[in-house]
Amino acid sequence: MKNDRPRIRDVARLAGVSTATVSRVLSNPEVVAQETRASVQSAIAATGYRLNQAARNLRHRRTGGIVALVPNLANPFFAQILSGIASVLGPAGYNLLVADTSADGAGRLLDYAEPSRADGLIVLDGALPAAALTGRVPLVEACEWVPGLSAPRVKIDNRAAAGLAVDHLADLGHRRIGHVAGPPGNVLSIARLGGFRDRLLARGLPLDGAAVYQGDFSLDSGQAAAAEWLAQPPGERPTAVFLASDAMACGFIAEVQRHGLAVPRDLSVIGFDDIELVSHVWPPLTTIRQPRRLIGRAAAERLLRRLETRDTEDDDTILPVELVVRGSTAAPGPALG
Amino acid sequence: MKNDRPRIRDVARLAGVSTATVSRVLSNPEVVAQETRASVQSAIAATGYRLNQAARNLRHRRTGGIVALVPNLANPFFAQILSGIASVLGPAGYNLLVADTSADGAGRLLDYAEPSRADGLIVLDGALPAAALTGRVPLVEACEWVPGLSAPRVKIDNRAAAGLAVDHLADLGHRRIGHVAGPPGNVLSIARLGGFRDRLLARGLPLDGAAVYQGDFSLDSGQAAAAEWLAQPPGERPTAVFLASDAMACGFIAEVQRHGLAVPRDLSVIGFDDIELVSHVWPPLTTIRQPRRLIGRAAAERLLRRLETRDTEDDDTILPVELVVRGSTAAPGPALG
DNA sequence: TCCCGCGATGTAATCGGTTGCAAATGATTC
DNA sequence: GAATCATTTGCAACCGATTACATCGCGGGA
Repeated sequence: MKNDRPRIRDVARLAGVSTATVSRVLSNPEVVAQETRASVQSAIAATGYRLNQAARNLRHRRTGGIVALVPNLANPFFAQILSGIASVLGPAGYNLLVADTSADGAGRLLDYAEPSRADGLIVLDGALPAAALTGRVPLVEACEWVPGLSAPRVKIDNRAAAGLAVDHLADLGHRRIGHVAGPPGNVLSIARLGGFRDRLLARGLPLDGAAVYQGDFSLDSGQAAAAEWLAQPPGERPTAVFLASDAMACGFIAEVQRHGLAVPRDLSVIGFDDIELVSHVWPPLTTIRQPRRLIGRAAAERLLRRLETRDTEDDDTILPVELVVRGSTAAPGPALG
Repeated sequence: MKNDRPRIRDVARLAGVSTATVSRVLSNPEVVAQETRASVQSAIAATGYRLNQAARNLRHRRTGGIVALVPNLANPFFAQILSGIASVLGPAGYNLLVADTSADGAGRLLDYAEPSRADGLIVLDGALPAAALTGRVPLVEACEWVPGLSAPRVKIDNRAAAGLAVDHLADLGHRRIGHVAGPPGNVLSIARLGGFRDRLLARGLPLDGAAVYQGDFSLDSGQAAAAEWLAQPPGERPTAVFLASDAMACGFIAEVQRHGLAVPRDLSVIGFDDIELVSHVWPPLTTIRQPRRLIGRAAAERLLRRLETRDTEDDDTILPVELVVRGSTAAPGPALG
């Protein structure tokens, strides 16, 4: 069962050549004479030979693997980014290894940033310690980023995206606009909150401290924010809310509906991400679309380029977002506007 | 940058021992004398030595990797199973490699089922060709399974689970119960549809052909099924629907709500899977919970056992499901019951 | 005719650990 | 005191490919 796997030696013997020639046929066919090449190839077919990757990797001092560090694998948002990454890596001859940073102890993370384990790293978690990632394998960051870490980044313009959301609500006539932020300290939360504030100011809208709710991107936290909102007097609370993630928006809307209010009649809601689901709930969610698969693809391509050319430029790739208007936003109701 | 990575030789030299001893300290510390071990360990620390996995793997004739074949990485359902798999594999010293069977061409799949690439396989896609998987690396199937493939399986009792759903609706007083099935030919669709029919029969409820709608597990197909349901005369259509996935249930409910009907007032809905989201929509969805992380863990553990003991038993691990009653089901309204 | 160059192939070192076997050392037993 | 044994360590072959360098034949130019 084990030793019956043919090795390069067996192929060489059958073809009547040396292992070197077989190896050349495998990786550099053009240097081998036509005739020899053909006989080697038929010997490969006859023996059913398959290259041993571990051996090749050892010799080449590479692993053929790229590790993606994901904050939470169970989050569908990342699933689609991974899907994009995989679609680039596979054809390029790399394996995608997935590591969940929330599941692993901190120690194991270092193991992944090992040249003997992976040729490169795609970091999707901005909460990792920069020190653990510095000076190890080539890496790129996608979506989130680690402050102080020098690496190419693939991301969106979160500030501008938040501005889009505010503009949409303001254009509809809303003046009291709220925001449910992501986890404190998170780079995305900060950028989106900043964009929210800036645009409010730019449009001369009131920036009421009471209208910023603390969340953490999760469904639950959206629900909790809605509870806060519901507790405010109807005449004072925002007539429209911009949430830093679709998941929170879903939780928020459900809680509001549970109390007998209707969206967008009593409240306009806009989310962030455009996860697949939100176009299929009622009301369908207005949101800012992030090109998730594209982000994954771009990050993977950037990493491959770095691996091949050994460039050291830390450029940012900014991908476009899009305002997707659906049914959860409308002009403020006359009673409350 | 490259050659400054210390090798085992460097550690050996510093510690004044042979490479064999260093290797033993690394993998079999107890056979090395206390004193020697300590000096080797401090030499390791001093040099910053890190084991080269590729070399160890070559010698051990293993790769240290387990491949999970996922039908669609973008589907959150699988994300959580992967998370469970990763949580077992990591501590056991294996890497999780993820391959998306929808993205890859058929050819590449075989590459993954290669002993030189992966030590084992976790198959989550029942639509793969059995022939491509037979006689290759050790594998286990999880959730879905490939008919005719001999392998241990980790799954739930889909028939019984469907029965639970029917029982719940029937107990509430519903007599006209519909079903939205998964993709035709899918093993899960068949089992759930079968369980649905059986339980209807067992309880003496009418099995109306018009009450089985074709779906494919997706949100869109749930919406389409709802359109069919809406097109039926209110007096004839089911008062309750059991859907083979939560995603379809979400699409179904949204479409029904869009037409001004309310759940569960005008229609009871029960889903399948209990994806995280459905407890945070309005109304929260009654559903059958699949222990997804547990399925992942169990599959990984089963595979590890197979790898270690080389057992060849093709046992089935059946994990329990649970009826989760939330707000989307209720007794039929008097007008329609 | 001799030498040089070029293409095709073989030889053998190498990638970096692992491990069967043997040797050395000290302890135990008769 | 010799024989036996357990413990600890080193030697060197090995895992399976890759590749720098050497070799060989052959054709063309001087």
